[in-house]
This record gives sequence, C-alpha cells and structure tokens, in this order.
Amino acid sequence: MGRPPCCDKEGIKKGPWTPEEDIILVSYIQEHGPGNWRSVPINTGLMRCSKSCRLRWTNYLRPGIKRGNFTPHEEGIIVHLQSLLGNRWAAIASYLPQRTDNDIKNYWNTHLKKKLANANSNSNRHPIFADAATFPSATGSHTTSSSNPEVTYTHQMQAIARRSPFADCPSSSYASSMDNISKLLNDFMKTTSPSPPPLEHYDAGCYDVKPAVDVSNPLLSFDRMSGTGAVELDCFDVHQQQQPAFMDQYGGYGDDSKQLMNQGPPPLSSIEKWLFDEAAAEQVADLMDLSDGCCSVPMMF
DNA sequence: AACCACTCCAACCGCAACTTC
DNA sequence: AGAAGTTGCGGTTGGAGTGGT
Repeated sequence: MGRPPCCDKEGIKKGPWTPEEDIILVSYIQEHGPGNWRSVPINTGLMRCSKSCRLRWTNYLRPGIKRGNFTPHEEGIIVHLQSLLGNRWAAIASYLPQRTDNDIKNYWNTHLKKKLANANSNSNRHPIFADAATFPSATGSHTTSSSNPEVTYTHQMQAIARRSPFADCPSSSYASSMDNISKLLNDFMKTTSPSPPPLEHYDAGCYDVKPAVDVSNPLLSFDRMSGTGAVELDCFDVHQQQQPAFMDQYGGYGDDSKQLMNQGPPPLSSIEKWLFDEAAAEQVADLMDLSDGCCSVPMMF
C-alpha cells in the first residue's frame, strides 16, 4: 500500500522500555483494557508507536506470562507442533497459554533447532520430523471461512488450547513480569500522587487472584492459575458454563472460537491425546537429550 | 583486567490480513 | 469496490550478559 511505517514518525522512541513506561502502559491498560492500540500512545503520552505498545504488552507485561526455562513437556509440545504446523508460532503459542509466540520462537531458534539438528544427525529421520505438509494447517495460509477444513482444524486447536492442562500454576522458580511491574507500581505509588491503581490482585509467580473486587475491570477480575480452590482454573476448560471474561481481551480468542466453545469440545484427536501425554513429551525430551539416538516417539498420523 | 566470541531475548521491521469508511 | 487505517504475525537484529582465554 505504500504507507510509511508508523514507527518512522519523528519523536517516536525506540529501544528498551523503561520501568516508568511500563508503569504508564500497565496503568492505562488496567483502566481501559487492551486493544485500540492506536489510542494508547495518544492517551498516555508515551512516545512509542502503537505497535510497540502492543508488543510490549503481549510479550512482556500481559498477565499470566510464564518466564524462565521451558519444561521438557513444553519442549515436546513445541517440537511436535512445529513439525506439524511449521513456524506458526502464534498457533503453537495457543497450546501454551503462558508462553508468548515470541518466547516460543526465540526458544526454538536458540535451543530446540540445535537440539533437533543434533538429534536428527544422530538418528537420521525421526518420526518427530514427519512431513508437516501432510497436515492441513502446515501451509501457513490464513482464511476466515469456517467451511475451510484448514480453519476448522485451527479452531479445533484453539478449543484444545482452551482446555489445555498446561494452564496449571507453574512453580515459583521464575520471576513473574507482572510481579515486577506490581512492585514497580507500588514503588511508584510511594513517590507519586495521584497514583495509578495498584495491581493488588496479582500474586507473585502465578496470578493467584483473590475474589474480584472490581468486576468491571477485567484485569482485576479474572480468576486463573490458582491451582487451588473452586476456580481450579480453568479458563481453558471448554466445559465450563461461563467463559472467562478476560479470554477475548487477554487471550485473543475471537468470535469463531466462542462459537466452537458453545458447540462443545471437538472430539479428542490423537494429537491432543499425545500432546497431553506426559510420557510422550518425556520421550521427546529423551530424544533431544541425545541419549542414544533411538527413535521412540510415536508417529501420530 | 582486558579482550573476544558466543548466547539469548527484547524489540524492531516488513508484510499480510483484517476492519472501517 | 476499493482506499485507508489498524492489527497480528513471523523473520531478523542489536545489545546486554556470560564465559573462555
């Protein structure tokens, strides 16, 4: 279209975000919710382009992001899905709600690709490298027609992701980004008045959210990842009567996904069974550890 | 201590899809 | 219908951190 990139404008700041900028962005989103990124820099005074704000939010500040080492199970999921879907990181990330597509992409490029290259050279052609082209979504095309089997499959994947068991609370071995921001906000509030509202309902590590105080604020009111109590969470449980309110705003599931949600879960396919099978993931982990180069991962299709 | 090579990841860029008018 | 504007995605890169010499 020949339109100049938004970030080429004069006075737009680039580079790493400062804690102050993070606070401003989080405060704004806490109040207004994510979306309408165009208005974010205008309304906040941030000297950042809308794209940069969105990226900062989705890749770093967004609640529920898990940081730190990937588990062998997560590795297995990524490896398998990459073999099926190709480099469709957003689709792969939908299976790992706590990981961002950027994180998964980085992890693939810096760790898994090397591991698999080594493993592949040791074991020739392993079933894990099964030809992705045989799978409908491997083409990487995007359409919106629900009659398209490719899209149907994608929707099934999204539904699968919603009931993913991987949404359980991680160990506290990693530092939550929102925990950091919460601390920043608290420090900020000590020195500033008037201050943005505190992120008081974020707990460290995983977001062990207390019963919502302000239900009108989706950021404060979602219950997730406690791993305890009645909410046991499952914001990814399609069997739940009530869809978590934050899902659309924070998880990116759109109308099509809601439709699927209402239709109930798709039948459990072999890939789902495999993905949710810890033993299979361990097999992938074993493979990547190059223990003996033996081919032990089951062929799925 | 200084230098270099390497790793890792946050952020940028360009493009395509999508939405609005 | 199509131009203009917005959002999302994947590839790439810059630079901070780290380890080796």
